Amino acid sequence: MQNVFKTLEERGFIAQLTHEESIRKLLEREKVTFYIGFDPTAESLHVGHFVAMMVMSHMQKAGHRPIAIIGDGTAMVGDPTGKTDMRKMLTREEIQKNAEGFKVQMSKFIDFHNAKALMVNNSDWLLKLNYVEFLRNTGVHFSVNKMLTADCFKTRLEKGLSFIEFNYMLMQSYDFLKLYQEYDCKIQLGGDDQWSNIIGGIELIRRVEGKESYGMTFTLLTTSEGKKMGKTEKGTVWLDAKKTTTYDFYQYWRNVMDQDVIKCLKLLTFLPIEQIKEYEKLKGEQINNVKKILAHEVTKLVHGKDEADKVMKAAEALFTKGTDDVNMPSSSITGAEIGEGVNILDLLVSIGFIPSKGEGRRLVRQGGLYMDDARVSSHDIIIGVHDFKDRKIIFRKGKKKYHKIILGDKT
RNA sequence: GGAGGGGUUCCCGAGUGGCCAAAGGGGGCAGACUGUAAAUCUGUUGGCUCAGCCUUCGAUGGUUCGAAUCCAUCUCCCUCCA
Repeated sequence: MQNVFKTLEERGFIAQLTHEESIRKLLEREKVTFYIGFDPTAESLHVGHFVAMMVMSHMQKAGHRPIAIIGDGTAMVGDPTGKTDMRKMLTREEIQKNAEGFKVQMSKFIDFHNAKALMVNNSDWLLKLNYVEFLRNTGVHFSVNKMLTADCFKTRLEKGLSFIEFNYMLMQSYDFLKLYQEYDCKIQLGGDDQWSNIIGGIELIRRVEGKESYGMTFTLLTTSEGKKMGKTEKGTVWLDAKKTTTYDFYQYWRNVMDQDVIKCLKLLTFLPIEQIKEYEKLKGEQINNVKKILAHEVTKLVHGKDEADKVMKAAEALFTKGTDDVNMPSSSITGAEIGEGVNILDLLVSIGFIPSKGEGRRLVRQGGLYMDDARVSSHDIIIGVHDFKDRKIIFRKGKKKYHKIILGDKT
């Protein structure tokens, strides 16, 4: 059995540990049950969750048993950690829907067969709690003074923190206690921002059970500039192909910054560490090739090998020849719709390639719009049926954004 | 409940009767340079039938030739007091 702790350590997952030595030994000697919570406030899993799943997967491969908690109970309260404002409250239905989606996506990464891993909803116990009872049994163990000094509340103390959010920590701590009691779950993992919440749970277990439990946080995936990864200005990079196309997903990793490539390889792929270390030696342009490997590997894990191959080929072709359109976003139009001809901007707005004609004009003015690889020189161009060579036109915006319009059947 | 402060375009933030589609910054988009990188520089950044018109400054009504700016009501947020 390989030593997971070492694996996690050399791949740079570990951020903080409650008891380094004890955890190391525990993981070496026993098959341990551990848990990670997932907060179903988002509609789909994103890159942040991906790191968590990688950790679970590494652990599972080493023989430990993961419990994935779907925080549909805690989501009712809302985690204030790292938020500057109170987030909007989700309805129970929304949470339920998100939670369902999570389960489906998660089972792609973690093997849930034969109880090798478990998935539980914390609403199962949280929603049943009786307020006064909870306060007496759990609330007593928490010191407000201490909580207030916790980092996660600090920013909020300036901005304002509602009581409901203040309770989040208690709920999460209670989760750990519950899992400890029912599943002999000894370690809680989480993103580094979860440190305070994890400590809370450990403290609670010690007070209630008089037993030791452990916590480990893993590095939050940030760019070298310190921004959270997986967030683009257009929004989050989702793991769900319906929300982020495989092509865009691939491109995201294809375009990460030089400084982040190695980190990503370590955290987001299963490539052997030795191999990654070789890549680490590369310089300059060579790094560009490593990005291809990164993008392909990550896409493979999330969307499967077939998809990854397809997308890679498509991207490759696009950037060398600029004409392979297999995986390009596309839309179709009929000859009837074109009629005598349509204005190029009207056409592009109607398919959503550009948000408005004003934007389109600007693009043309600045020379950023291409039609079949020729720069569009005027925004007055009328597109007619005869412009569709091979029944299609490929539009390009800037360097990397493509869209194909197919001339559909005339009826 | 009382007193005060505030809600401005994607975000932050200036603007306190016309010169305001609204400074500045961030972000975005495009161009140049490149390695589909970063940094840098340049342009651009509400919509349209584009020298013009329309919609926007929390909401609704009002004053005015003219309102993001003044008045009234409402609403939400923040701070202090209770």
